[in-house]
Amino acid sequence: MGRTSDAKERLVQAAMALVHARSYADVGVQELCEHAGVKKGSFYHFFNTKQDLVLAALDEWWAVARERNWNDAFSPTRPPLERIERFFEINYEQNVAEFEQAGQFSGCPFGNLSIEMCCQDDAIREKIHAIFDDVVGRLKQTLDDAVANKILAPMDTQETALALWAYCEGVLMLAKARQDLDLLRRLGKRAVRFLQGSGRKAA
Amino acid sequence: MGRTSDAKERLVQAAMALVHARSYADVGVQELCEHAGVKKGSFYHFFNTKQDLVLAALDEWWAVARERNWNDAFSPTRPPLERIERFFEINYEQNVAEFEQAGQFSGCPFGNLSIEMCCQDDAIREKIHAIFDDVVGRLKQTLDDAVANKILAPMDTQETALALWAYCEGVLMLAKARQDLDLLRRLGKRAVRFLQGSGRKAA
DNA sequence: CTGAGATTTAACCGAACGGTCAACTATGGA
DNA sequence: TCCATAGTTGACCGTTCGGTTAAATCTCAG
Repeated sequence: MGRTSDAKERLVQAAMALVHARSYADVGVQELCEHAGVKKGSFYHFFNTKQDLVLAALDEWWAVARERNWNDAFSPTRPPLERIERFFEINYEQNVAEFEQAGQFSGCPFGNLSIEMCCQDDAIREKIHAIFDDVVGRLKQTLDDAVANKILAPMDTQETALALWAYCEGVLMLAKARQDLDLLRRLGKRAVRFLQGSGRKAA
Repeated sequence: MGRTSDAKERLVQAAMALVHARSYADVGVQELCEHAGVKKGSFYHFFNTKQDLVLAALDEWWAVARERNWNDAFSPTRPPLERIERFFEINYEQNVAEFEQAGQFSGCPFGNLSIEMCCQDDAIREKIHAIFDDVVGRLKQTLDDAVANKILAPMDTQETALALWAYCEGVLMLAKARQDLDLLRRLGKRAVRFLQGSGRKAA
């Protein structure tokens, strides 16, 4: 058989870099191939469509985020609220690193692709939906821990987890629109204060 | 002189409908012209570029939103926190109306365009930045009113207004990703609870 | 009625798009 | 050694992209 090539991985890496920095529609197959050092025919040997490559990039983004962000911040050895604080901190640090390396602050790859593609591509929408469900489930579990340990007042942890994730994505969007990393840091610090107002029912 | 035409307005309307429902990159000049019933040469009589048209659409979106959402919800006759509640309600109602009419829930045109274009087009980014500043300023003023009337505890109203707007955009993003209007309604109701946790400094 | 400016029309441009194809090379298992 | 197969290559497909151009048409002020 032919030898195993790393062209497929390089294409996924190219998609992760270029689509994150720009957008799905603005990055062409040609440019992805050039960035990966691969000819177009090889692209279509490994992927059926451009959509296929981006679905693979979504898997890889999520695998990396789980490893680097979630497993670190959400270690059960940490007190629950500290997990959330740490998550926002890691988020900030990573975006600083990306800014220094890429010269731009691109925000969340899931949020970006979701907004661009979720009304136009069912496969992409479903994959992002599943990732978001996973994310919210992890947040909910942390909130359950906090409530069980009486660190937070009783609350609907599922709804609060959804609200917390919405806040996180919104902060990333707003900070990206301003290209303002310090705003990302400051608003991230408010996340826990947000939770402390979430007990009890509204008046 | 030639007679005044409404082709320009129809092009702006077409851009407002199509770009909101899909994306900047996915909607072509050709399709905009067909939707507006205008030939391509006329397009370039009224606008220098596709970017120009979308800048005009941004102005019109913001004019309409100011009129329909902000001036209603933020009437000074309303108690401050009720203004915020009403704003989220109007937001929900409008998206329901749009869903029933267009068959899809497209979210916030400013947030959508910001995520897609703010790293690729300075003019669009600056216009959205200015709109967001206006929005946040209006929210801040409402929070100042609430603090002055001792309805909310003292706080950094500028930062809280930024956080509130981030939350609003994040809720729209998450609800759009799920195509779930009821989530928009439910998370909107939590906005005020969010504010009540914003007094005092973090531990 | 005429002329000037506003508007419309249709043909056209080169470049880029996503995707296809057939031929070629390299490789490891039998 | 030989062959099936994974991988590579470059030419090519029709379509659409954003944008241009020059001539025609319309409208109104003078």
